[in-house]
Parts: sequence; structure tokens; C-alpha cells
Amino acid sequence: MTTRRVRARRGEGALLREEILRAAEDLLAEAGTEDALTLRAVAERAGVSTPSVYLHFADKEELVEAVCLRVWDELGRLFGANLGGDPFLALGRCGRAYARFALDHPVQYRVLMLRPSPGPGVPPAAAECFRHMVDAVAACVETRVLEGDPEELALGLWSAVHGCVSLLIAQPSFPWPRDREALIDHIVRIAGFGTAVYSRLPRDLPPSADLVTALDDFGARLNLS
Amino acid sequence: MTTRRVRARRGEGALLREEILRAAEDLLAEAGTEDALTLRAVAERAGVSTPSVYLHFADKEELVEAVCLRVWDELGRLFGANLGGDPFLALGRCGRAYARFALDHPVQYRVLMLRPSPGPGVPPAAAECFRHMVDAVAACVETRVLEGDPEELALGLWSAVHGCVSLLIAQPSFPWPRDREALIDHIVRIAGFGTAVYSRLPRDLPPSADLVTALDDFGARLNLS
DNA sequence: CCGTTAGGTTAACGCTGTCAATCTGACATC
DNA sequence: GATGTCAGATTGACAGCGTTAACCTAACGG
Repeated sequence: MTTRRVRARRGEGALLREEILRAAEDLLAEAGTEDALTLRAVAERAGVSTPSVYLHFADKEELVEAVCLRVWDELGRLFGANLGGDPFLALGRCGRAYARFALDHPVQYRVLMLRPSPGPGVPPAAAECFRHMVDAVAACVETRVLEGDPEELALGLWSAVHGCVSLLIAQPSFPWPRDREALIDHIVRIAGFGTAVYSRLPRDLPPSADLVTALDDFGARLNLS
Repeated sequence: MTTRRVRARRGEGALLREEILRAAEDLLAEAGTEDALTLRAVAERAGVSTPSVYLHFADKEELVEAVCLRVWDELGRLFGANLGGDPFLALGRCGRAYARFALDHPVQYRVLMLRPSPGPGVPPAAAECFRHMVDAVAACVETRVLEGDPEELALGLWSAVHGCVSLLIAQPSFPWPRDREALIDHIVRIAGFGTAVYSRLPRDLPPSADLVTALDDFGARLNLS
């Protein structure tokens, strides 16, 4: 048992919440697995009895989610810092920043994105990032190079990058190329090109049209405009 | 307690393995969550005592994985059935089949693909699917429309579809369009177009080149060939 | 009929999340 | 300074979990 924590003064009970979060954060960093986050371990490290955690978190799930959400703010900042300038370059930078963030915090990313979300809605922090993303896409649409609903396009881009990093995180034994950074780069650009081509294709192209036909059509349209 | 199971005859001990798997499968289907798969619940439903599970599975993890791997064979068949004919159309069919499979078996998909893989290697069933995928891509590369390493290209396509379905499964409260089938279609084609464009771009295109430049370059090359 | 052994069971351990009941010490008041 | 109050915690317990060691028992070959 680590040294017992001194009781907080009146009105400052919320201090414990912060200390619990810090303890859990450290535990997660040391163990590298969310399994290490037992209420008992967290409480002991915070120098407090186990049920005290319930004074600030409804249940374990809420604690774990709170811990993982803490790093998410960083992603919001990253997005903000990468906006501006050429909208396509900005979009690319955001994608790369997102991927780097996920790979830098694999445990937190898994907990928040690779599990059945507990609440009915998207976690607010993630929602804000998504809004950034939609804005970035909207800027691209305004240049007329991309066409379509920004939200829908953003979802596609998001899911492309998410697919790559979540596979990297969950399936490290896939035959990945050695250079992760380059892989991310590929994916981001593939998603970008794909979205651009797809968004500018005639809507009435039959679903069964093969790639060559579609690309030819696209090439023709590109030269026209 | 359900009726107790009659002891198997000598040499037929392996029958219990099958019955345990079936029990677990049913439990999973009824509850819709892997949390329902407690050893006690599975054993009771199989009409057997809890530790008997250990006669056929090293630990719980192995049982859960075995349960989820059972449906995976179906995916292998789906892939096989969708090969042949125009390689690009085949690739598209495979992507759609993969997505439909994942959305039809969300729990199993999550257990196998969205969690830290236990063993050192890829589960054999998934590896076989990946091989199919690489073959399909290789066929496309032979037409000269796609260029590059089939394995690398396949990874990109896989991760695109995986990204979409895993987000759909884990984050149902995202602002998804109503028509899932159409969404999958978009993603598959975006990934296809993106890969095609990207694979045919000059390798020395600077990483900072913006989308418009790259697309123009691509359009020019496409008309030349 | 007996001995062997595959095919199980019993009982228990340590761990987990969670809750009801209880204590305690800092503060406002007299 | 003594007193009452209530926020801030603790104690003790519960049910359920995965897992293990020790034990039983029914089916078969000789």
C-alpha cells in the first residue's frame, strides 16, 4: 500500500478526481494495456480506498473512458494547427496527424474507437475533430475539385485512415511494409485521389461499370474542365 | 441447470468440443455480446461442469477465438465465389462481400479484427482470405491498369473496407448515411479509383504536390497510354 | 471380474466490479 | 472552546469471474 492520501478539504473533493485520473493514466502508460486498469490498482496508486473511485465515476467504464479521452484533446489541437493554406494540403496534413496520433496512443485509440461506444452519441471530443474534418473537406469542395456532400466525403476519408491505423494497431502481424510513415502517406493520398475521382464521376455510371471505363470517363472530364 | 449431458464413450471425448462450440455460438447469437460468453454459462448450456471446458480449450480466449473463427470460413467461400471474370469487377465484388460479411457478423468481426491479436501470427483463416485478395489484385496488375506490388495494394484496399465497416460496427452513432449498402459501394470504388490513380502516378511526385497538380498529371498520362 | 485410463466432477483460490453501512474530520455556529 | 453537520472518505461484504488441483467413475481390453 502506498502512503495514504490526506483527506481533501471541504469543497475540494473534486481534487480526487484529478488524482485518480493521473494514477490511471500512469498505470496505463506503464502496463500498456487497459487490463491493468483495475479499480483496486488505480485506487491504491492514488492512495485511496477502492470504492472512493465511485465518488467521481459512475462505474469502471466511465473511468476508463475518461482516461482515454484526456489525450484526445491533443488531437483537436493537432487538427487545428494543420488547417489553413491550400485546402488539399491541409486535408493531407490532418490525415497524417490523425494517423500519427492513433499510432502514438494505440491503447487509448482502441478503447475509444474500436469498442462498442457506451453512450448513445459520439464522444464530444471526437465530434469536434470530425467537425474540423468536415470543414477542411468543405474548403476543398469550394475549389470545385471535389464535389459532393462534405460530411459524406469526410466520413469516407476518415474511415480510410481509420482502417489503416486500426489494422496496424490490432493486427501487427499482418505483412506490413517496414516504413509506417510511408504507408500512412500512401493511404492518405489514395483516399484523396479516390474521393476526388469518385466525386467527379457521372452519378449515372452503372454500378457494374468497370474501373477502366470509369477512369477513361474521368480522364475525359478532367481535360474538359 | 439444464439436463446433464451423458458421458461420451471412450475415444469420443472430442465430441464435447463440438458441443461446447455450439453452445457458445448460440449464447453469442442470443446475447449479441461476447460478454455473454462466460465459461460458466457456456458449460451449463452444454450440460457440463465449468472446468470441463479446459479439456478442450487452453483458456477462455482460445474458446472465444474458436467460436468466432467458425463463421470466418464462410468468408473464404464468399471470396472464392466472387473471383473470376473481369478482375476489377471481381475485386469490387470481393470488397462488397467482405463488408457484408463483417456487418452480418459484427461481434465475431470485432473479436477477431478489432482486438489485440493473441497469437504471434495472423489467424490462418484470415490469412487465406488475404491471399485471395492479393491474387485478385495481382490479376488487376496484369492488365496494366494497376501498377505496383499486389500485396501492398491489397493491404490498402483491405484497410479501406475494414475502416468503413469497423467504424460502422464500433461507432453506430456517427452521422452515417441511411443506405449502408450504398456507402459500402462508395468506399469500395473510392479505394479502387484511389489505388489506380496513385499506383500510376510518377514515383518522383513530391510529397507536397497538391491534388490538382497530381490529378492533372494523371489525366495526361491516362490519355497517353 | 479386474485394472487402467479417458472423461469427466468437486471444491476451492484469488481476483474482479459494485454496493450498503459506517466512520471522520473540517468547517460554521453558538 | 464546545457542538452539530455534512462532505469526504472507509470498512466489510457480496456475487460472479477465470483458473487450478485433487478426486471420482464409467467404459473398455484382457
